[in-house]
Amino acid sequence: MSLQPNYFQQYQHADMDELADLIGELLQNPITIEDADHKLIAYSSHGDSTDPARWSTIMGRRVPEKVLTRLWKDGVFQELLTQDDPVHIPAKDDIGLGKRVAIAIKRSTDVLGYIWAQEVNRPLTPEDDEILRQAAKAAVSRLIQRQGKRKAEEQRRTEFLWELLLGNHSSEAAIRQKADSLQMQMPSHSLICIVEAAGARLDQYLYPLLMRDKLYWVVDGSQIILLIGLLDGKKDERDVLLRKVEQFLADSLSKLVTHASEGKVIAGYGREYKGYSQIVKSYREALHAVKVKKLFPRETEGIHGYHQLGIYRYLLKLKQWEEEEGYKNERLERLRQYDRDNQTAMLDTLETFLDAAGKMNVTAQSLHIHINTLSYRLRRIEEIMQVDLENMNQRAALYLELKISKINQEQ
Amino acid sequence: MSLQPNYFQQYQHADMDELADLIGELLQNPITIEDADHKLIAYSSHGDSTDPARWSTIMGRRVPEKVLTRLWKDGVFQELLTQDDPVHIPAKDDIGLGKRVAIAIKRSTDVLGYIWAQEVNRPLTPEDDEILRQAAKAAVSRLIQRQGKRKAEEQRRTEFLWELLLGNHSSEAAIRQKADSLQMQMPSHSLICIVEAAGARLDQYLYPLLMRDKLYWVVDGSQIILLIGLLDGKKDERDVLLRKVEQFLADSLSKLVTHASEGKVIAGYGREYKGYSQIVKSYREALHAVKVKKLFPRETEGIHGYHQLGIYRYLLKLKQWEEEEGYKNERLERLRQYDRDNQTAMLDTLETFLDAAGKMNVTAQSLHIHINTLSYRLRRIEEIMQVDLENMNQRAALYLELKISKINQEQ
DNA sequence: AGTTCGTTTGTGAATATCCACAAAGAGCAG
DNA sequence: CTGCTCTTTGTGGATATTCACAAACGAACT
Repeated sequence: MSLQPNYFQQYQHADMDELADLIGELLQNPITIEDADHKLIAYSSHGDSTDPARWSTIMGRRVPEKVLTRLWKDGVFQELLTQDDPVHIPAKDDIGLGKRVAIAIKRSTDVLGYIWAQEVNRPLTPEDDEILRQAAKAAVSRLIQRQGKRKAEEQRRTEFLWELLLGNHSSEAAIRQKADSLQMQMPSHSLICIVEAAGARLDQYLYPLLMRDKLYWVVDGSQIILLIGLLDGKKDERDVLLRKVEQFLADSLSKLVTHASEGKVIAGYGREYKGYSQIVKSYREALHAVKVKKLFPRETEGIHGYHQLGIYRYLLKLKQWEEEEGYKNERLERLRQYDRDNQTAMLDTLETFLDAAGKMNVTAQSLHIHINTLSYRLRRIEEIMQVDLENMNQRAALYLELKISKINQEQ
Repeated sequence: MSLQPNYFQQYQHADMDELADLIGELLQNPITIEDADHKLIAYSSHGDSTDPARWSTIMGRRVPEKVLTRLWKDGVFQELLTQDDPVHIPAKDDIGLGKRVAIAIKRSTDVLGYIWAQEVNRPLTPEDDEILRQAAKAAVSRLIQRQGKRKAEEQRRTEFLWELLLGNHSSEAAIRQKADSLQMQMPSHSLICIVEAAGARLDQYLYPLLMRDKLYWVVDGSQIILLIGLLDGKKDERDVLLRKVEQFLADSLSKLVTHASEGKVIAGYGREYKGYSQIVKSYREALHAVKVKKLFPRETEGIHGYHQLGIYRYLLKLKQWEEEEGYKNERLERLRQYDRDNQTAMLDTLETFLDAAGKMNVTAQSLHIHINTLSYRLRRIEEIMQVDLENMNQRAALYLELKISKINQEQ
């Protein structure tokens, strides 16, 4: 290692464009340098032959979304993020991407940018890999400076979003002013969406989606908190926004469940509000939704919106009230005692029956029992608990009580 | 009037027994004087022939329950309470009661006691009625003195009961001591029951029942608040107590609905508790039950116990919470708007359907519509509200929301 | 007047529910 | 072992539910 020449010693303080040119000369191939957001920083100038992907990148001063999405999908970025060595990427003709080699520019695990080397004039060898490794190191200090300003602005944007989320703000006008000064385009109608995945680098995995939908977000531990709104004041805005959120969640969850295999992926979002000062409400609702979804994963499967929670919206509050009042549910306890005494599964039967909205055959099939067995058990349950399952009041009350009682039992 | 002799002038300060004897001599018939609780105060001594009712009264120092119940049932007491003249009562052989005349001893409208004159030796004439009127007047001052002590004790008992109801007490031991000093036999397990009937003299109408079940009670406006417990520590106490309350309510409500025709009769009771310090809880629950029954008379028909309220137990709390959170139910509002726009009755259809626990034919019959009409309406409701009525979570949530929304609308 | 839309009612067939009754197995006490 | 209770599963017939499809009606609009 130490015997190899140090190609970039004299370029420590050089311009990024000069660095790109130097790498291009050494590798005899076109070079592109991007920042972490895939914005173009520099590119080698005397490569006359190139591919549509590079051409679009230079013209748009950013890597096209289509290319990014594809590279995320194919796991290229995942490789770049996790390893320090160059990654050799085969040609992907359908998106106009020729064969190339890429390396991430990192400070420890922080990705500052990427260097891309196309393979058009000659194939790239393992020696070229070493050149790229050194080039990535040489680029670090320049990128840090460059990132400095961006980071500061990022920091101020994050702080601003937290202010919105926590409600630490003075007035609507002040918020609007601050958003303008940060060059943030705030939607008039918006809601908060939370995606939580233990152990996953959420913002990295979701980056293409976040970019696609032009969202503002904050990462908080294992949660990413998103501000979702519509910029252009459309008609029938409400349904459009809800569809946008559901679309985003469908995309992001399908992406995350494959990546974050460990632990579960949970998402929830609050209701849509008009003013900026209401964002705190939407955030609280989103948090509530996530909390409830953790407590009732099966029951709330497929539900993400606070407005869709149904009775689960009430349960925590009711639970708290029952504890304050010291209310003990004797009927449920009697059924539990019966189950313990007789090794039966009446409670489970009851819950399945209630979950099935009182449909006999659905319940029986779900429990893998004969429908007459179910009928018998329900008659016994009515006797034991002294309830009338045909009565909607009693049935609904039982349903609520049952779900409330499950809160602290971790199933 | 002024020409008639004043028979009892010299007896103003005489003994009650002497008064009874004098009346007996004047009417030539056996006389009995009772206080407002039908306890024996005095009786004429030289009446040799009498009937089983009078005999039992003297032997037991109180009018037998059987006789009282019958006289209340036949409206005799109602007459006595409302008028100042003697009431002529025909013989009621089945309870051993011979023909007699009675008059209430009153100070203004306060009943202090009764004078009973049997008709065995000779029939009683209108002149005898005047004698009884004067006798009743003469008895007032003596009875007031006699009632003085009783009233004071009554007062202290009432205060004690209010302390229990409102929780203004120090310790269980202190309560027990105070109860002993008031010669009140306190049940170990008890609950609070409230009967409310606007405009009715509750304690008077219910008196025989209160006596029969040996209850303690307090009258508060149009409510009578009862402490119901079991004195002897029986096995399976809980069900026994509940049966006792339900029996009492069945008896008293059937009695009251005939009397208090104006306004509705409402009754509610709290759960059973062990310690005296828990009575306040039972009282609050009883109040809650009464409050809810006023808001949902149809839905809670036949329900009196707090433990039977089902979802209605939660509704006020949930309503309060929704108001705090500023939660607006858009779905219900959409349906209401639809009903207004199209002159339809979707909301009513939905409520009936939910109340019928999702039974199609019950709902259709209740609404007097064809079952396919119902089916069509439900499909439309699902479209308009964007809900899935087959989903128990959504159905229960809708049920709750619907009932909550009715709270302030006075139907 | 004709058209369209939302609504009501009807028919028919597949499926589900409800109810009574019966047979069989498991567990348990005498 | 026998009898007993609790539980499960089965059969069959009366009712209910679900769905597709069609006819009829009224209100609003052109």
